[in-house]
Amino acid sequence: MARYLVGRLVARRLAVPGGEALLLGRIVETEAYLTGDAACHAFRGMTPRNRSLFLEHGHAYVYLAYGTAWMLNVSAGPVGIGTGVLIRALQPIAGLEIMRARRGRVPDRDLARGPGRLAAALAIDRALDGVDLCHPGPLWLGDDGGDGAPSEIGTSTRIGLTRDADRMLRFFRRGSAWLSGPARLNRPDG
DNA sequence: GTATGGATGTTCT
DNA sequence: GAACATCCATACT
Repeated sequence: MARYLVGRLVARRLAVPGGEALLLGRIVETEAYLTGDAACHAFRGMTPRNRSLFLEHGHAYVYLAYGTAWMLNVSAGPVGIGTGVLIRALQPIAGLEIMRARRGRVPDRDLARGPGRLAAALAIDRALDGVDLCHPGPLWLGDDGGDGAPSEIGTSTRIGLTRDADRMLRFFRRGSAWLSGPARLNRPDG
C-alpha cells in the first residue's frame, strides 16, 4: 500500500472564513510500518494512542510526534492488525493560498515537504484521527489516474528511526522536487 | 547541500 | 523519567 499510495491524491475539505476550501496534494513520499516491525507503533500491541492503526485499511491514524508535529498515517491491514503507511510529503495541487497562510513565510517547495509540515499545511490534527479516508469527507484519498507509474518509484530506508532502521520501506516519486529527507536517500535507489 | 542543537507534549515504562 | 516516525534556525562546506 505504501508503494501504491505514491502518486495518489490527498483531499482536505476545510471550513474557512466565508465558506469552504478544498486542499489537494499529490503524495510523493510514504513509509510502511509493518507487523513485527519494531518501529511500528503497534509493535507492542494496541494502546489508546495507536488504536486507529488497527482499523480496517483506509482509515486515518493521526498522532503527535515530538510534541510539535502531527503525523498522518493510513491504516493498511484488516481489522485488528496494527499496520500502516506514513504520508511524508505532498506536491501541492490546489488550495495553495490556504496552505501558504497556514505555513507562514516558507518557499512553496516546503509547504508539505515532511510529515509535520504536510499536516500543518492541511490542518490535520487529532480531530481527524480514525476518519474513513475512502469516501469524501473532511479528509480522504483520491486517484486521478496520473503520476503513479511503478517504475518511477524509488525505495530507501526510513527516516528518523532508531529501531528497524535498515529496512527498505520508504517509497518516493523519483526526481520529485517535493521530497523530504537527505539527498542521498532520494537517489534512484536510496 | 549537510550538520547540529534546542523546543516541544504525549505516551508508556 | 526516557523516548520519540520532527521542525526550525544557525553555522558551515
